[in-house]
Amino acid sequence: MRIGELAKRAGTTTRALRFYESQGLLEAQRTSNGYREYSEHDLRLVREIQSLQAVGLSLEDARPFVACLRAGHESGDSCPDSRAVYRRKLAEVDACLERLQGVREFLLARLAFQDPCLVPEPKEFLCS
Amino acid sequence: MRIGELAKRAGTTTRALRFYESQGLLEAQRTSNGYREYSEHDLRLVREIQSLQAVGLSLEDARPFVACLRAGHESGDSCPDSRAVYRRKLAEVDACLERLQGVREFLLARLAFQDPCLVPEPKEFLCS
DNA sequence: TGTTGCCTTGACGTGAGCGTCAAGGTTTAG
DNA sequence: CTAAACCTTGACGCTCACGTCAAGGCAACA
Repeated sequence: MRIGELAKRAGTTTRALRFYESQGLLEAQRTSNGYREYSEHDLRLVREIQSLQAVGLSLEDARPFVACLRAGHESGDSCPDSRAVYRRKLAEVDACLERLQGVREFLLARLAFQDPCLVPEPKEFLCS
Repeated sequence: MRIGELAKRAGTTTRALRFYESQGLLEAQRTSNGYREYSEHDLRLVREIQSLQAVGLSLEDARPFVACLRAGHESGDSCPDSRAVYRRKLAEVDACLERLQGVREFLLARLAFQDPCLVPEPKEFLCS
């Protein structure tokens, strides 16, 4: 399949896929006219990257997972380097949770004095 | 006091202070040679901004607090706009906590299969 | 033939909060 | 007189994961 179809099937954009390629996360065959040609395995790679991003991992963090899949493993997180990324991320998340708990208590304490107002709906969210 | 001393007393840099001024968060008197001259009240403002940043608020979020102090209130969070920022931030933090809990459980589940490795120390932390 | 819809590379823009020069003026100590 | 240590404005750099043009080639359909 070509880049447009891959993007559509993965729910992303051609720009993102070309960016992954520029970062060495994705490779493509080329047809005679220079178009990129992708396989189902490439779709698998893109989905892996997306799921890693969903838990807050960077594209740099995704490298070992991609390498693991390329090495023939059935899942990207069955290699030591991938698991090391998981552990580092877990430590980051734990630290973040602690910080946010502190922030939350601070905000509650500051709001505790009075509070007669309308509640605005939040739009964008922070974090990992 | 001049900008260097204010930076030192606030534990920040001259660049940051000039940036705050460019964002309209800080104003300075000028001496005859063009140097910025700050008062203790300005130091108070900078400290307010820093404490807000410490809980993950942006400089944009800091505006109402600064305005509140400038309006003569004894604390920056005693004005309605400031309290609205607190409430919005609290909602963001709550949402973030939920997300991170989910991420944490995902990571734990993924790591639960095997785990015979050395633990790397994390260096930088994410979040608000 | 023309139009539409793919595809290519390349390059600049985005946001947040500054860091880091560059090029120069001012003040003070030696 | 000069060097050090301040100060000024202006402008570009940085991170991250792309978005958004620009300028053009390729393929299919009317």
